[in-house]
Amino acid sequence: MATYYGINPKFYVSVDCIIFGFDKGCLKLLLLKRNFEPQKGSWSLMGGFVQEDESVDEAAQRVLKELTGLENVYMEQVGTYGDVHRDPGERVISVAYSALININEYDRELVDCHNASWNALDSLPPLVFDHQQMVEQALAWFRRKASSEPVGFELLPELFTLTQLQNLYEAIYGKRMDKRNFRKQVAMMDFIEKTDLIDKTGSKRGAALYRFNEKTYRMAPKFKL
Amino acid sequence: MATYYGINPKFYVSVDCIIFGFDKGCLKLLLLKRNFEPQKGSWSLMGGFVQEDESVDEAAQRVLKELTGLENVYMEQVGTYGDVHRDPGERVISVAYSALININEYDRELVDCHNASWNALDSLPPLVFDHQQMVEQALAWFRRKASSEPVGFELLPELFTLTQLQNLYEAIYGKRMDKRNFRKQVAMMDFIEKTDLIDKTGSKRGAALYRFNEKTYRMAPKFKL
DNA sequence: TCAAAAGTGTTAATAGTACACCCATGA
DNA sequence: TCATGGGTGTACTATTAACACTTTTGA
Repeated sequence: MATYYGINPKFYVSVDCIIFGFDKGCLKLLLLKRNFEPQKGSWSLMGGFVQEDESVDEAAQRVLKELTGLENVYMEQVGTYGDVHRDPGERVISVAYSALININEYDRELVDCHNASWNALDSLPPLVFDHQQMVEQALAWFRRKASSEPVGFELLPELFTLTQLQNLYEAIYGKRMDKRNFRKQVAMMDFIEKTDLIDKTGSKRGAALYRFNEKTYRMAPKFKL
Repeated sequence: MATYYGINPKFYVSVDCIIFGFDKGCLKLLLLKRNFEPQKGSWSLMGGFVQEDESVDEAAQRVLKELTGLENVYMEQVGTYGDVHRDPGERVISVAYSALININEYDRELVDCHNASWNALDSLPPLVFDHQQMVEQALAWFRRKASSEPVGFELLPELFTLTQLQNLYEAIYGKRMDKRNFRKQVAMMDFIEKTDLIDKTGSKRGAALYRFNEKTYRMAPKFKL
């Protein structure tokens, strides 16, 4: 059977991860200062080559774990980049994935030894190859996704205040929102539950902590923010 | 420089085209009854292998042209399928593309000699491999895209009646729409221009023919249907 | 006592939905 | 003359957007 395919060429296939985090009111991306060729010294996304024994999706999960130590992370494909000369070294076809992680939970040691660090999305350094485009596509994906599905919570700690949640959505959409309208929306979604815990770190008065309840969401999965 | 990549495996990379057409009030897909292995005799999407000298996007355009004779077709990537055993013959990573074509303009001879034919979207035969999934993803893509950008016109002749346009959108969304509300929406979009031509084929009275004006659209690209 | 963030409702504007009849024509 | 598809407007409902003050408390 293999004879049928044999006349066609084969390619390196890689995955690149656009890793979103949220901290101090800003969306951030985890980027590598490359200490390897090609383009050593430049900034890039974390990537890696697909191997024989893994699916492309699995490769993306593996690469993310290599960098952050995290498993079972929310990831989704955002596009495939296949220009002949996109990688100046050899031809590589790359599949880009968006990952949403809680910025407090990654393995700092691993990240350091990959020479990686968090960069605010609104002041990124120039990136190698077509990684800039990948970031733009990922951001467009994230904005669309975040408005209709509760993926934003992936970026927050389990317990969060409504101000934190609003800051997150303001960062995602890049615009200010009205506090009362925002809270009205939240109040309509039963799966965003108020706990009786209070966060005193953000204000003197203290703010109620909320939690996203996955089970309740699945019963009535209507989300809009 | 090539040494850096050398330790990694290479893969066949293919493209598969989900080709949408619209005819007699129905969305249709152009499918192949395979007269080649593997799975000879089953139905599948039109596909082909990416070659050394072309980008993945170019491969998709080429494959579409091989089947339909059409160039400069509206196509967009909908996803990449990379499971290890998705193709039972050999490992192939496939990038799926949606194409929107005017069902009256393709090259019938080419299509026939590929053993291809149009199938109504709501009564598709079983498809090989993961092509069923690709179709579902393409349809989801198309519904999302068609609601916010004027891609539907790709499926219609240059001149069309409002009834044809409405039938198209009813087919895309799979639900009936209100004629007066639909026309109210259309009237708000200046780039859907009424011509002074009349189509008498659909009714005794005759219906005004409209045209999508690309230039006008670019000046005020607000679309919603 | 005051600075700083938390919390809380109402109104106006807009967008969306429901709905029914007359028109023009060719057969 | 009648069957067929073409064409038109209004009232209601739901959603979204705009807007400002009081509360709590630690420093």
